Amino acid sequence: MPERLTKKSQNMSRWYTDVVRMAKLADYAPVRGCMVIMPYGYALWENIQGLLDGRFKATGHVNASFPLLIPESFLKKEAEHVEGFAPEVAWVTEGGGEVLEERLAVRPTSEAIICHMYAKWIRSYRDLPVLINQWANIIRWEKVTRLFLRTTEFLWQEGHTAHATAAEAEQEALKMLEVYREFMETELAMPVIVGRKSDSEKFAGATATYALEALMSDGKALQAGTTHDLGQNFAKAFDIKYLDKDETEKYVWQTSWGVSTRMVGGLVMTHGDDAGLVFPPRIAPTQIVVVPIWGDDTRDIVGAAAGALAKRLRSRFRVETDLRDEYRPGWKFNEHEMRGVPLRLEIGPKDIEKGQVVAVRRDTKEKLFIPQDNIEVEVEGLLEQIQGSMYDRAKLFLNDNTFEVNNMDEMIKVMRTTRGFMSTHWCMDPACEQAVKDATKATVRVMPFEADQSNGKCVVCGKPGKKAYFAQAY
RNA sequence: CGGGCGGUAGCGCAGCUUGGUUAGCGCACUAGACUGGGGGUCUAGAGGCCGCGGGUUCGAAUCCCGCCCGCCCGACCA
Repeated sequence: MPERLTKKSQNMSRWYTDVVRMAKLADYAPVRGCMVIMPYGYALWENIQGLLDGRFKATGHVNASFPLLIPESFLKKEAEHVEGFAPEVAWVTEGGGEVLEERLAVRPTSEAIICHMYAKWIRSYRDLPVLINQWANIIRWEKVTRLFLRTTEFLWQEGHTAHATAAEAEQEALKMLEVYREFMETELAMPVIVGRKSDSEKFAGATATYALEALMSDGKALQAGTTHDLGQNFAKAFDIKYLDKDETEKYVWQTSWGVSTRMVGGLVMTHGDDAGLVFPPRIAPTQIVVVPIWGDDTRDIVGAAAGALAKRLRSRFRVETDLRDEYRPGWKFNEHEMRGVPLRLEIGPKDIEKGQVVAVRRDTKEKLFIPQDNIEVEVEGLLEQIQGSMYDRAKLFLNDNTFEVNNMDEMIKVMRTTRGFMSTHWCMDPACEQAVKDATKATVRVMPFEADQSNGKCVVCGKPGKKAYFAQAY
């Protein structure tokens, strides 16, 4: 960990690792690819959890917890599923000093174990829909790892639902996609493009996968969340049937959907700058930091004023007071900027005299003098402004870095310069997708839902194609 | 998993080529004093399985082998 932060504008990759560690979001664990989420990073995750969980409950979902270990035979029941995940599964082969009769997978995702249980629980159309979510940890033996963005173990939530009809399941997958989109844009101030995944990027075992893709400031796309319409693939593999009103037995229609701690990485890269993290107020672990500006003769009076100010604000905001005497104000300013605290309030002898505080926005570094009288209202307004302008800025960046392209030469040019999203048309042939990847490293991120998506010529072969967004993926 | 680079005090590094004093530097840390509105100054101090294991040698941070971990570039993935 360096003493000073690498400039984001100079080396985004290095900046990312530095800032995650210097801000104490996470640290490396002794096992390859594993990380410790430190208290400041976990506080962020808890805020994300709270805001998402509320939305899940509001859409009728309930939480449960399924086991970490999955018998190998369960994983093998759905052919595509096992094929997709086999390379990255960790296995338990011994327990209590004895070799197990059947080895157990440490879950790479929980479809198998949950479907097994659903087969036991579902008997009648009256049992449907089943709308269960779980907050859990997952192990996937990834070859290349990055803090938060791709780790061997990660935290996530996975929703698993079962429905009576195909239409209901599809509706659920799209509904949760919208829940995610609204969450990311409202709370994380992170604009995304949404749409359907190409077959090559589809979840192993799904009939359709939908995704939300955010654009990082180095022009690469980050998949921030996915929802899957599983059709009846798992229902048939796990024999999840119900007796319908018409007295015939039918397989259920299912969905699954998830977002992970990877979003923290997306948040860091979307908003951070050369000075460090910038957190949107709505999810920032600390929204306001109060820094006293004092000297030997003013320590008592300024300390008391800072304490009183923090106390006033604490009932409505997440407030930290930095009373450490071993650091000077300038040092503290840099530290809290690096940690991404959205708003800093400075109070010193001059401010006490004038009945004001000095407020400094993290996103713009703008300095404002605000009267103490109705500080709560002023601060609330400021935090809302910060949230709003962070989103606007990110949205502008997304728009400015989304390019219409009509041929491979244009794609190559974009990828050699700014990168970003490339809006074009694609015939849905995997060979054409591969050709783009070979030439530019970009892949199909999503095919948007927009109505005009049908008419256009494939960027590679010129045959009729649908609208698609290409980008280099994280 | 292939190619490259790295691991020495909490962090960043030097020392390794050519084996041999007590393993060094900067920052951070501790104590005290001065200081305090954008990363302060001085004085004193503490801190080391030199990544792990083996080998060569009278002697290994240094040479050899194996392993672990990290970073970058490729193939695979949330």
